[in-house]
Amino acid sequence: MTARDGILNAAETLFGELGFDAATTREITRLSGVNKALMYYYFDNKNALLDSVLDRYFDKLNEILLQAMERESDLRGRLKRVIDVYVDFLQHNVNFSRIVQRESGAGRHMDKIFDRLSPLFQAGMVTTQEAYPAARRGEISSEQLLISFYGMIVSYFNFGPLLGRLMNTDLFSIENVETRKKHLHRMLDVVLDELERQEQPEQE
Amino acid sequence: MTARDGILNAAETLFGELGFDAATTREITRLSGVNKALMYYYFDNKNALLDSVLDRYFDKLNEILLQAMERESDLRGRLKRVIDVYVDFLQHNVNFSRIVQRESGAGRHMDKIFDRLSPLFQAGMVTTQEAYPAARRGEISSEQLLISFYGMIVSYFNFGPLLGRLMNTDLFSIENVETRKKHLHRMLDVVLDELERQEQPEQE
Amino acid sequence: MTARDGILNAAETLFGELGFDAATTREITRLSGVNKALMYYYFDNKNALLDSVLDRYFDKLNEILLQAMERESDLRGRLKRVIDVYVDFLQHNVNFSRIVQRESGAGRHMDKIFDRLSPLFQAGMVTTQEAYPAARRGEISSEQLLISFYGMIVSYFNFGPLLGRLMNTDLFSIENVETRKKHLHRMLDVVLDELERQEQPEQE
Amino acid sequence: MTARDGILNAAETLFGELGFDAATTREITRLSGVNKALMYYYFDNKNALLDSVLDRYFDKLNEILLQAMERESDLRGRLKRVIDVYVDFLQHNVNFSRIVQRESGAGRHMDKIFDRLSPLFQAGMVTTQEAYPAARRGEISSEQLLISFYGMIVSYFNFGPLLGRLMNTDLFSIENVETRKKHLHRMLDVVLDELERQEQPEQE
DNA sequence: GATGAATGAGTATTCATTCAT
DNA sequence: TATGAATGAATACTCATTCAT
Repeated sequence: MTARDGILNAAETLFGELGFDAATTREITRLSGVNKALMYYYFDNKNALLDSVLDRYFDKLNEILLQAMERESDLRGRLKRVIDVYVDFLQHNVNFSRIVQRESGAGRHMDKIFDRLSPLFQAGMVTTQEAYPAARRGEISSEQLLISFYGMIVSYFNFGPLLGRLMNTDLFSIENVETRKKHLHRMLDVVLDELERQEQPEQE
Repeated sequence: MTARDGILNAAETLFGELGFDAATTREITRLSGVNKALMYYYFDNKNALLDSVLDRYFDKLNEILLQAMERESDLRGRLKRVIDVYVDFLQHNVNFSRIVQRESGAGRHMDKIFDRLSPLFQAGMVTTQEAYPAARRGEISSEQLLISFYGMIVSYFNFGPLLGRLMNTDLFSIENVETRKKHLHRMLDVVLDELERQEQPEQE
Repeated sequence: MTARDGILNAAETLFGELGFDAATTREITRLSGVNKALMYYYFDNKNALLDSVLDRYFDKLNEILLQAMERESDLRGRLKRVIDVYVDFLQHNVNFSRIVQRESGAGRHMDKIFDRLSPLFQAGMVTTQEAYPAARRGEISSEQLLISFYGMIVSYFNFGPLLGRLMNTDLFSIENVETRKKHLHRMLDVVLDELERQEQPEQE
Repeated sequence: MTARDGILNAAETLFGELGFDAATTREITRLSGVNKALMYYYFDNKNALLDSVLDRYFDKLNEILLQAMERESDLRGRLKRVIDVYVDFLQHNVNFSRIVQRESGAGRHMDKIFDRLSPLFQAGMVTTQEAYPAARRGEISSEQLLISFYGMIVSYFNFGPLLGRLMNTDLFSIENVETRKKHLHRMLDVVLDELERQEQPEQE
């Protein structure tokens, strides 16, 4: 592993565990076993470090998510695949969840996240809207649906440690994540069934 | 307003906008127009300040949420009322959302939030379970449902600024929040309908 | 006990245990259970507190030491009595030792101690010189003797905790202090015998 | 001189003159002409600074004292050499005296001094005991003697400024220190003569 | 690429002291 | 006498960043 990657890994870990502000450059270099000045040789400053960390994550996420959205004929299957891929990604990239959760709500780093999340959301919106154009009307608009499913997915991981303690279980375990996936699939089915029912109300 | 309250208000604002770490005691005292040492007269340290801020919020939240859960005969109405109350609370207490979002995922302050959120979650779980005991079986367990609806609610506000920019609208506006509420109600109805259907499938 | 005395006692304790600088007014008032502003009602400032503490101690010490020096005809008995009285005083006023030890060597408070210790030393010097005027000549001058015995006495208490740990015993125990007294008496006898021998060298 | 040594020198001076608590890091860096953060680059904190200052002193002291104790055949000469060496050391390292005096009696730093003084005392005790084993009996035990001579030596310097003012002379001057040495030698002779007399009382 | 030394501005926190009542 | 609230200046210590080599 190169020194540069070591720094990125350390930064990623500490940004996730402590947050950007509490993660000090000192600790990042200590964790990666790299001289402090060398960090500044590779990265302009702490901010640039966060940029790089985010880029690494979003490059991966973009790739797998866009791939999951395309090339699948059946819509339900496509959406479920998106859900699964996202869930898997969050499960295996805990620090990504944490960083996005912390830094996206408000503050200096919102823009960083906005810029990188934006294309994904756009794609998600297009996908949903194309599939169920009628959904724009009524209380189950595609926008609301997107927010809802996004919320259902990320909250599970964002509040995972907390909820896990409350429920006396490890929400990050393989079985629990599988259960969650099934729940999300079921929720999707229930909602889509309802939407389809709405579209042909005269069938009675 | 007392000096003590002024400090709490300033801390609340800055913790919400910048995060606990980026909010400096200097800025807190400057914003509240109070001598730095006086802050330490009222609060042991920055951590204790966060404690007090959280207490103020959770006291309010506890009151209104527990009240919303009680004494309503119809279950659906009760759950919808809980949703509404929570949504209203988050809308009017943006900084609360932000603080919980930032500090609950990991790190030093998780415990603080856990301790205060815990009783609310327990109450929520009891309510859901009592109402639909059958929901324990299958993919729509009451635990999963709780997580899902919690996620649908808080994500709207947590990612509100970000999503709003993406959608070119202000998600915190009255109309948009009303729309969100309706969406959540609808989602609840859809799910509960499904659950009831499950319980009497042979009725045909 | 009056509030004023309570403050003095607390100050004395903390000055002794922690030193003047490390003893904070906060801790002094907390230990004495007195409001901080009240302390400033009784004492101008922290410095004045030290003055009062020293005065209390030196008043006592002056009284008993001057008394021990006077009114005893036999010189050896007088000197031994002075030793005993001083040793007893130090044994029962540990904090006095500590304060004098700390603040007399150098620094802001030297003068305070100088002014109060001065008359005692003068009296001691006069006593010794009158008794053995010949002692001014030779290597056992009265000044050197005074310093030596002063050192033998105070060092026992100043370094008592440290030496006690080294020797695995409690140097402040009654028996050990008695042993020390006997040692000091013996040392005095040995030296005075030698001095008397010097004065009558023609006896051969 | 390196920056590190400059910091140590400044700390040593200020710890000696003002005491550990009154010596501020600010003043230490100002006196050494060094950036405040650089001090923390070399030393973990103010306490570690004191550790290093003490180590420097005790390393020197250990070396010369242990050397003085060894390889001298005649015991009296050996002991006198120890006295001389210690006196010389204290004369030329005034701040050492002061620091030990202040911080050894009680408080947070006692342990630091204990740990470093301990081996020296042990060695001193062994030396005295081996030489005059009979001295264990009677009022002139080797322990008491050690304390007494230690007290006679250090008190001269600890209370030097104070006593000097009282006696209208500079006790740190070369002549006065020489006089003190002679006095201490004489005291040693007087005591050892007495001890030898005790061991062969029946010779008459 | 890599490093030890250096820095200015900042951090949370505490100090002795004073004020109004 | 007594107190709760208030203060300016100082404290030890850390930060992200830069420099010369």
